[in-house]
Amino acid sequence: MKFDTDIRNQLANEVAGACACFKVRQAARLLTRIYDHALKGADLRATQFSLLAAATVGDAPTLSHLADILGMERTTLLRNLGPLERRGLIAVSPEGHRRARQVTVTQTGLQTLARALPLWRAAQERLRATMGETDWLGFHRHLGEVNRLA
Amino acid sequence: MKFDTDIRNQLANEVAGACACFKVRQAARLLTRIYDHALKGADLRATQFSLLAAATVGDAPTLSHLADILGMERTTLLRNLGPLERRGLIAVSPEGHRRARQVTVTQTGLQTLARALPLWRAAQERLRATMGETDWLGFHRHLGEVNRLA
DNA sequence: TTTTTATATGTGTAATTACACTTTATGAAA
DNA sequence: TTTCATAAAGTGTAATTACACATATAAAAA
Repeated sequence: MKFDTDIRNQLANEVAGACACFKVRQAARLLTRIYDHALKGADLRATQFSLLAAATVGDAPTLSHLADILGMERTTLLRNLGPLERRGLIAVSPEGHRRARQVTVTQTGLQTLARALPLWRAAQERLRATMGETDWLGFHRHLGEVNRLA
Repeated sequence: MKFDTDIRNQLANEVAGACACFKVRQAARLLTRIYDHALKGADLRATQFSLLAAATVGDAPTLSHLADILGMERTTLLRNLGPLERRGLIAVSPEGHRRARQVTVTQTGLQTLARALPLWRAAQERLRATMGETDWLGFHRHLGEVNRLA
């Protein structure tokens, strides 16, 4: 198999320009850096903020249920809860029906969430302003479409 | 600070439904699983495929240049090249001008890339078909917009 | 009742990501 | 020439992601 320089450049451009996976990962890296930075004042990473907010839903969701809501591998969720649990922001119940364990946000967790909320809203607003309302809405719509494929 | 159940549900829904960072990360996880699976036949992860393809561009890009192209932290790129280098798919030159090191794709790397290309193209086509042409194009357009913010 | 199946969680391992900090080489300025 | 600023890379540490595999519980079927 021969790859001259032209073909290789074409290939590199095709992948970088047209690969949905590459581009969405690149966007995720960028937005994560932005939101991580914005949430520093609450000492939370972007993912941790999402987890904390999602865990407040309903009546203490189980690990599997929470993973399902978040579109996250169950084992990934379990690892991601570790740092939050070590800091006392959440608590995981002992095993219940069919080994099920439930996640609850502690008082400290709720306080942290309260500190993080205005920082997150500000980050959202800044990004929305930078992108413009049309692109902001379109971006969200397309992300929703993709995530519904799961 | 008091959080009753209604407010907490509102919060969870607001973040899960409107957070650009959360949604783009969710989409990245989903597409990564899909592309990782599709590329298994070439024994490449999605990220490794992107790296390999990007490294074929031009005349042996430096580490920093490659990181810039990929919108990836330099240190992240360095770590990600590790597995590819250990498998002999790429080679990194010794330090040159101002410590610069250049990345080249080996013959083995090019062969692996050749095996991966049809798998990647098939994955692209499947996703495009599932999403529909309009959403596929719109999704790409919006990802392009976001990535240009970097 | 025993066996099987479905549900739910935990662990080993490895890749991906990135900040903070350090080290080294080159060029410019004093 | 010495000093200082710039460019490039490497390391420590920790979080995020997920597959493969193991374990434990409860319900259903044989």
